[in-house]
Amino acid sequence: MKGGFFMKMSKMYIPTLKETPADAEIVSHQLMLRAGLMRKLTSGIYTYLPLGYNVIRKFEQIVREEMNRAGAQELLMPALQPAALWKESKRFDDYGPELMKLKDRHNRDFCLGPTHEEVVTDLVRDEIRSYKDLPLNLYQIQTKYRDEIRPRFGVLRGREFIMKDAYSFDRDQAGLDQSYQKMYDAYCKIYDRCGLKYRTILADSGPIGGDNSHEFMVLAEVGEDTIVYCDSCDYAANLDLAESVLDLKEETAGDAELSAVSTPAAKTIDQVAEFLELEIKQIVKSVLYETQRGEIVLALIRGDYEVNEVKLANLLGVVNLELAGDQVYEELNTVKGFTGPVNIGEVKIIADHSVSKIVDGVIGANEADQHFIHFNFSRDLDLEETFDIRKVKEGEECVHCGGKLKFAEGIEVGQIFKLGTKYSEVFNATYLDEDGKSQMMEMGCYGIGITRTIAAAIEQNYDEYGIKWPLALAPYQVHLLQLGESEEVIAKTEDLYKQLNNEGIEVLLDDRNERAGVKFNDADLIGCPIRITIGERSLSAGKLEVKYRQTGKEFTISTGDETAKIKELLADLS
RNA sequence: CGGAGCGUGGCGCAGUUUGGUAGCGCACCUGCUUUGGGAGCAGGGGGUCGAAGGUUCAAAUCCUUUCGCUCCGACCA
Repeated sequence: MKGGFFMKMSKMYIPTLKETPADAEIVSHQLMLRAGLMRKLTSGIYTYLPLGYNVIRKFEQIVREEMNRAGAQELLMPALQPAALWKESKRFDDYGPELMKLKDRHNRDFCLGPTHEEVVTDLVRDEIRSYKDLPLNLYQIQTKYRDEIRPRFGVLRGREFIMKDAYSFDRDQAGLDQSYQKMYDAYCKIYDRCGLKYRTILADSGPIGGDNSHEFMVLAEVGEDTIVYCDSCDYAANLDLAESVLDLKEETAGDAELSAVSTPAAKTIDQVAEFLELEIKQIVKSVLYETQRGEIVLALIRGDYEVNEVKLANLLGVVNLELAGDQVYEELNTVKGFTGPVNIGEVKIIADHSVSKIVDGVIGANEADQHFIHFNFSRDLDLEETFDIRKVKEGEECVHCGGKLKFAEGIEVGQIFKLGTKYSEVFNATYLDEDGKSQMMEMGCYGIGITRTIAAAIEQNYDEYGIKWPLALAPYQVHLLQLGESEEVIAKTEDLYKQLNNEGIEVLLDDRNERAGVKFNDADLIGCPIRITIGERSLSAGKLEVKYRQTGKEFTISTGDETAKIKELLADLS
């Protein structure tokens, strides 16, 4: 790289590890430590070493280019922020214990910013007065803080991490829609350029607020969310929100009356089905929940499905939902494992669509060791409608195209929100329109986790020997190995090193006095896309050896025009 | 915050049950040999055994307190 990066390994600080550090659980964490990209300072907080910082800069540069191209402007806001601002938006308390709080010597409250809506809105409200100044999109790449309850997975869930965050300000919703779409497109370009396999999903907007949001999820073997995606269309959703086609059969109504049967010790769906020799599908699962407001809700779902608590909570308009405690069962005069919707006390009943057609089902009788059989949903219950509170299962049908739904773990690497006027109202961020009337700005906010995207890239690109960087993120494009100390080898290596440098190709030169095996293994571990080996063996035949890290393909090229050839190879890779 | 586990040289670990001069592998330094997939031999440096207090003639080891780290869960996104 032109511009003064150290590139000779004999002089560089690249502490690779032969052994896997004991406390690193997932591959990206292990490899980031082993390849000498970073070191842990304390739980959830890392130092980025020269090689790791190179990768960070590579990704940041891609982000900058696409953000600038989309019309956003870079600035840098403080990480240390006065609590007063956060009290103005009520988030000093509402954000919860994840907000890293501290005091200065005068005992004034401060916090370390996990995000910058407050700061940026405060800035803009003072400076932007006219519709002529809109739209505006400001972004920064900065260190953020979140006092995680449990940091884990290396850089995937840290307490200090690097984020790109952008904030858009528009005159109206139509403008916001445009700004949002621009960011959506820019994000796609960014992740495409990194060669990442990702999906966008509709998401809950969480504590940041607003009513419209997409998450960009990198699909991997490990992740924090289960992503449901369709194998034949673009549909993808968080498992919490995913929908699928419900396989409902019209059943012919039996006219048998609801009647109690003894089902001793049959508490689970499986036990009841086995005891009565019925299909699981005929049994109605009844689950009691208690909301944070103390409301008791009985959820009904077909025996072969699970209740999706997020869907249920959203339906009820609550944030928190818990399985009811023993006390609730006592109050309702029912028994755990034998709960049912008929003859239960005063509770709200929410039924899933899956039970709506049941005509000869089984429900709990609210008495120990008793169930009712011949349960007919429409006859025996007086419910106006049924809802979707069902957890999707892998292999079910896509609601959009009929394709098959698959599950993957996902790492959230970006999220975009339409905030609307939530913050402009709080901070009174207004402008004057053409008629001289004061109007609220419509805001959007857009985040990319820089450090976690790098971890996600590794999760998608590694083998048993180490990292296989996509060209766009590689700390160096070419890893040049000098094997042996003969004059010819040294001279050729120096020569090629200089030529590549002059061409602006980023080359890492392994000129260390190490054995070949050490160099090969470190090269595999560090994972630069192209490895060039210069050794007497092939140099005497006028050849250099090339190996692609990604595919493992090996071949030789002739000396003489090797620089031009290497440029071609790189062009082919990108 | 609940459950589990771990803190011994830079890294990975043994030693703790049963108290008795702190050890192994890797890494590091010196020399010789070696040199295309993590070399061999010889010599060498480096550790308040996480911290504090206690018991004991004697503590890495037993007791108390405390700090840190990791995993599972709750939580968060």
